[in-house]
Amino acid sequence: MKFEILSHDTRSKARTGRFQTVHGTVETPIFMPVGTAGTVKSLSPDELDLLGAQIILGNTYHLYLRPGDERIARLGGLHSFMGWDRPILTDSGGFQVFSLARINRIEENGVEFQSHIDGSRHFLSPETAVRIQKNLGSDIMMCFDECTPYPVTREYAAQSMERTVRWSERSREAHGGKGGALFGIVQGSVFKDLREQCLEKLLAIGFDGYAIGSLSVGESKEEMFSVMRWLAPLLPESRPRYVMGVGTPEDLVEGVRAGVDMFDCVMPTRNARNGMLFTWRGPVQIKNSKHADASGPIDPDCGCYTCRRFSRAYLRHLFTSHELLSYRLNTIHNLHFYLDLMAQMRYAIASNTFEEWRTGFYAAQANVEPDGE
RNA sequence: GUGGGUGUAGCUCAACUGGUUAGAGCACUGGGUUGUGGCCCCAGAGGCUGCCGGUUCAAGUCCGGUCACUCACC
Repeated sequence: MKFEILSHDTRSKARTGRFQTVHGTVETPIFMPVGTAGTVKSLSPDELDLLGAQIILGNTYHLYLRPGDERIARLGGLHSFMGWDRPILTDSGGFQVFSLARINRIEENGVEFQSHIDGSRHFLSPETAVRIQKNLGSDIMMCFDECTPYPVTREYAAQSMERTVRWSERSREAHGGKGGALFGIVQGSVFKDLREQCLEKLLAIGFDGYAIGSLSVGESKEEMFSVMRWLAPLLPESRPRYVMGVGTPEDLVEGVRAGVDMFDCVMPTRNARNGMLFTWRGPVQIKNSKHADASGPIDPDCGCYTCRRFSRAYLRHLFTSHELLSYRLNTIHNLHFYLDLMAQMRYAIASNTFEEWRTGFYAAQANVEPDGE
């Protein structure tokens, strides 16, 4: 996969770049909306396109269980199946096996688990995870890994990290350099030496990009930022750097500042469905009764369809009534915010004003949201 | 009109033979949510137990009256 750096911020590790896939170009730093089951929940591909989404995330675990990766392959691959012709990154299923399924056995060869949908038994290994991702037609595949829980003993973290490295070798082998790109995932929990050892071993194998896994799994913000700040700059300058499953707007800003290029997180979409909306002045809980008579938009500084067209009072009504449109409008807003946030950071880095932009961003986030209107 | 039943939080209902500060679910109010089960979790507010009187150390609970709703029968 071709990746080029376009600009560097001179006062931080932040950089802009772009990578190419057969489904198009992606400008970094980028946020990838999560489309677990072949859909970014509640939105159509056209709406995603209008929001400026350049790449989305699909999921091995979910699509393998339902409707089945082989069925998707027969139907022409995930892009065709879901009507999205831009790039797709697929998670390997490792995280979901550990977070969603009932695990029966973890062994050297892989993980035996029971489906969270119907309890059926399955076995996922590096080889099957890569095969599934190839069946899906993924542009960027992830190595099968274990997301270490937190807190975790050093011993378990080391053992788990070593196994993830061996699984990464097998993922690389199974991938065979054909099809989409393949990223390795650095594990090792909060232990610096383990993270460094893991990275060293992954570099020896060689991947198209490198991800940092097992962050925001329960550790403090300080610990997460700490890991991001010393680990991200160690990842190869010439390859995309991806922090998996992160995060809040602040996490993205700090990640970019540390030199991270890619993020994915369910937060903007899931929180949208749960009534928490992100704005340039800080988060808004649309269910709060103070919005019941508010005629103004969620965010006066937002240009999204939801903010141009609807009042907070209406959005609160839709939310408290559990109306389907609530999910759609809230998701449109939050994704617009996240994607706009990334676009603003790309612009600030390219114009070498990232630090000033960051200061302004935090100053605005601290503003108390308006009560009435 | 006669006989029976029921009245407890906004709603649906708990509270063993009278015994700590009358509880729960939903709704409501606030907080949480990080490689997704449209969930879930935490906290809070909310009660002249229909009304009046009586018995008792003590009444949502027992007794009398009264009002409301409801069922059956004239």
